[in-house]
Amino acid sequence: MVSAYNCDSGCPVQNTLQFISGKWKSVILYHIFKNNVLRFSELQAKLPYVSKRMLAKQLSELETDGIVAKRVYPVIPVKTEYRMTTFGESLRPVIKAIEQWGSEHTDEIGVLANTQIQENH
Amino acid sequence: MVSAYNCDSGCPVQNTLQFISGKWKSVILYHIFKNNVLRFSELQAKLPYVSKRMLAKQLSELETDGIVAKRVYPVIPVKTEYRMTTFGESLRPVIKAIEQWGSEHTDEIGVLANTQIQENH
DNA sequence: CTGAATCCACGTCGATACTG
DNA sequence: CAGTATCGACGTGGATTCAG
Repeated sequence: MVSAYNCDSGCPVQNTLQFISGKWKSVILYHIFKNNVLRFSELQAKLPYVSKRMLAKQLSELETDGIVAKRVYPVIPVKTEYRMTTFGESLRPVIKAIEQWGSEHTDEIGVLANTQIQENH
Repeated sequence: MVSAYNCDSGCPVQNTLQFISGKWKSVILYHIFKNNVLRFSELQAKLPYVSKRMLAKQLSELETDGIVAKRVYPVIPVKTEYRMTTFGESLRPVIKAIEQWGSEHTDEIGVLANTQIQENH
């Protein structure tokens, strides 16, 4: 399985999603954009609801996709840093747009929170 | 289960994702934005890789989230149309940013396509 | 034509324990 | 500290069938 199924789907939107979909990727990128550099534990602190397993996996995918760069310091205990690559930097406008919409519409969020959609078995 | 777990997560990016994550939602929105109005079958044609079941489900979620509006014509056979609501319209810049990145980076896509990441059991 | 319902194989993800 | 390995419960989504 390729990390993000990277291939030209013919649809520009789909092409972008191949990189930033994945449950928490956009949020991770958002935080790295905001802080430039983040350690693994710092990301964990900023995303308390994301399990360590998931965080590691998403970061690893972002890394093999060339979006973030991991820098490991061979000290004890180990210290790692994550930052955007040049390629990853190009995603800033996308994350920015997502962030902006989110902050402009906090009031509209939650008003529909009672609608129920189940997929019962 | 709420359709998109709509609630203020405190993170603007996360708030947006609650609406447009979901495997195919962004692509669906992209096509509706581009065509203003689309029938169910037209969306199916534009998204051949999405099963009818999934398309219906994603559309239903977008509808209960107040992003798209469904209009049903009581003719036989039934005819339905999907279009953006005013609320949904506000997402246009977000989809636009995603689309733009995708079309600007078609060349960078696929070059890493051989990296393998497995989650074997 | 537009869905909803059912079945079922498969993937995903949290919890836990372990390594360097 | 920063991951990886394993397990097990759960969710997801395709195929198919049914209905208005």
